[in-house]
Amino acid sequence: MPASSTATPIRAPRQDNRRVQLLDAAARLFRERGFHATSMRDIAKAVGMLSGSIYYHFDSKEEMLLAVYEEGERRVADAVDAAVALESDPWARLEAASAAHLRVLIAHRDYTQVMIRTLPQEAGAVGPRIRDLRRDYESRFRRLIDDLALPPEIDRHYLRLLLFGALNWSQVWFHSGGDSPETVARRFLDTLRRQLEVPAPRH
Amino acid sequence: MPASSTATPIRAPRQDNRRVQLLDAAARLFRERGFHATSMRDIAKAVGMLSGSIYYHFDSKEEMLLAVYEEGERRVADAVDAAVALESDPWARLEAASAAHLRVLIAHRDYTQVMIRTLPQEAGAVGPRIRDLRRDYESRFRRLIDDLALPPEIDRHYLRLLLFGALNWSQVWFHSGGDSPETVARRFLDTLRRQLEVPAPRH
Amino acid sequence: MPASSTATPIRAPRQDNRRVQLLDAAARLFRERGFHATSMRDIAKAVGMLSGSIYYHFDSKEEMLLAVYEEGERRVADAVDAAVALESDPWARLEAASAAHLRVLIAHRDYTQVMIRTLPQEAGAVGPRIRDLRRDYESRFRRLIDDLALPPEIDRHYLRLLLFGALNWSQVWFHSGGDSPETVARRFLDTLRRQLEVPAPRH
Amino acid sequence: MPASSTATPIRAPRQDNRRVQLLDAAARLFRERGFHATSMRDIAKAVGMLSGSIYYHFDSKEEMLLAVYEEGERRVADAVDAAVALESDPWARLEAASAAHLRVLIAHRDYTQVMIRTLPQEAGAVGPRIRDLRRDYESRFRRLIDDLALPPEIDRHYLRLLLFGALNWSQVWFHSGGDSPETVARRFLDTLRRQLEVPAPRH
DNA sequence: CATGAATGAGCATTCATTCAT
DNA sequence: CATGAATGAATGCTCATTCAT
Repeated sequence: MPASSTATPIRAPRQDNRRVQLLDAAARLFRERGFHATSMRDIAKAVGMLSGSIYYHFDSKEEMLLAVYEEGERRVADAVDAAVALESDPWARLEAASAAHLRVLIAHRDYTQVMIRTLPQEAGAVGPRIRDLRRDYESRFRRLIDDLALPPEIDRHYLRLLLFGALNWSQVWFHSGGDSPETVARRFLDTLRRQLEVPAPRH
Repeated sequence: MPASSTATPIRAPRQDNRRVQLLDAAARLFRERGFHATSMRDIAKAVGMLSGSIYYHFDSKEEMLLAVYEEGERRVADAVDAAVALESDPWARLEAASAAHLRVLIAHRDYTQVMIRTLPQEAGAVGPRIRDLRRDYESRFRRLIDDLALPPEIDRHYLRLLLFGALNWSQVWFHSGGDSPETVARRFLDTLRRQLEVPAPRH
Repeated sequence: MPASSTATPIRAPRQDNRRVQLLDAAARLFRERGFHATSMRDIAKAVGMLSGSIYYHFDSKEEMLLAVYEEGERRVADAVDAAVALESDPWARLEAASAAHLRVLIAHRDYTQVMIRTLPQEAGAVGPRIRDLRRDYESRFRRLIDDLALPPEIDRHYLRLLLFGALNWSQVWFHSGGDSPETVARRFLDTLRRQLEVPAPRH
Repeated sequence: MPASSTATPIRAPRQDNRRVQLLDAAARLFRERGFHATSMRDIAKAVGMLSGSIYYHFDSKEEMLLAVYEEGERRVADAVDAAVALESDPWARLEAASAAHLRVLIAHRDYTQVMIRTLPQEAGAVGPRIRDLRRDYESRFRRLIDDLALPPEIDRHYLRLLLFGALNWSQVWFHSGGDSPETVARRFLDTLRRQLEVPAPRH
């Protein structure tokens, strides 16, 4: 039931929807071509504006990069937080987080690729802010892994790097025709949880 | 007289010295700033040349990118092949390969980062060639994992993605003060080989 | 009820308050940075407006320049006229005019610098109007010098150029910690009035 | 006898003559329109170049301003030094300097106007350098005035400001149809040297 | 009176590339 | 092999100005 029949507001807030359009276009182009290979004119043209007009909405190209980064972080962090909240078993929580991470990485590719691919050192003036956002997001996985009951000889630090690295690298190989994010997450977690080494046959 | 007198020398002792210098400079700058943020003038200045002079050695900036990529691939592939040849046990071979991969990724950072970070779609005309090199290199890990004896329910495809992704993601977190590439490889392999899930206490 | 009840008030007490604020801001910025280096946004921001809103008060940036120029001219001309009216001796009148000229040049710097520094050829469409204002103001000094009793061999034209040029050039060197405008005017007039050349000793 | 018949050098030095052309064009345009109102495209077009090509010869627009300033200073300083060297009487030396100053101000208008009109605070990064050049040049007039034999009550500081200000202000009123620089200098110096005040008739 | 949003032209500057010398 | 000089297109950004609301 999407619309009520009475009293639709005469003027929709209309607020800032060009800013959203601009950010969507920027996110898409940054992903497709990279930040440096995307020009302000490209972004403007994508929304039917002139390049100078962008500056009414954003102070600089780097500010756009940061805005895309922040929006990507927000989306993936919200999804992970929501997914984790539904589970209580530590391994189930980690798997839910991994699936949510992957799901948003793929569904909101435009915004999240910039998160994955932009190194703070490349981001100029907004580099430090990006570094903070990155750290803040990663702390979720750190906590989830700390909550696991693990054999004492396992190094949680490397477990995290293994899983988190593999999840992020998915941007290189993931394609929509293949397995779902949930399946990928389950396979990754299964591979980690189980004994892989088959005892060598004695001879 | 360094060479025997018969047969034309296969390679002159230090032919095209400047080309090597240029490539080193390009590799370093591409890593430090990214491809698009590096100008031909930057590269030329780094070797004390004028930018126009580069074109005696390379046809274009993209050709330089490809040359860096190829050199990086050659170095890492040679190291992995040599390391694998020394081992016979499949898990030991995979660990040796992982350690060699990491070691070259770090020791020859300038050349290999370009391999890790350049997406084929960003590379313009040399994109397809880069895609081929990437696939060729990855096939080594595919084979090493095929040779493992694994429990039947384990999906080798995802094991490879897990390990290879994590290894490549190391560029984000690896720093020279921390563990050695060999230690990292051992920790990753241990984490994978062993049983992580502790059986839940019955109640 | 600030005005008497009969007769329409000639000017409302503080009509178009914002116009005055805008003009003050423009004058200050034109002086500090020059006309071309000042943007409408700078002026608007200085009074807490958006740049588009200026156009309610002024037709264009050049109109603002002219308005500043006219206001500067008015202030300096009024001051000179008032000062001259108090004296009757021609040299005293010239000195009073010079002191008043300098005093307003300094006290109303923002408005008068634009007078001193804007060449008509730089002022675009309002150039001719500026030329007229300049000539009108200068005529005062022409008249004051015509009224002096001078030795016949003195060229009044060059006396005026000497004094008027030196007074205007004061914008380059005058600073508030130094002598007062009155002192400067007295020194200039003294230097002119007196015999400077000391007869060379005969030998 | 402008050319010798034998052995004209086949290749003239040809060095840097585009740089000179560019500087001439910049000087002219800076004078005609002011620094800020002149664009790099204007300068380039004036010598039949594209605007980007200027940057082979100059690092920035401000560097061009400085180069014009320096060249103007050099020309006027050389002329003044040469003129002063020919005279020995202090008043004659001052008059020769004033005439030379005016002569170069007019003959090399394009270069010297920038000297006269550019305030250090407007020159951005090259402001301090301009301030130094200005001070260096002015010291000549300071010395010439120190060498005069003057009545003790005369303030040499204001004499210098009077003369130097009036000379520089000449840019506002000087036109080629009028008196020569030498005549102007003579009139200015005469006006200064002589007794202007006619003793008031006793009554 | 003023804003919010945009225009369109223009800005200084940088770029990869070319080519005669 | 390399330079000196330039090209021509593009870049991020700023500008005065407009106008519906």
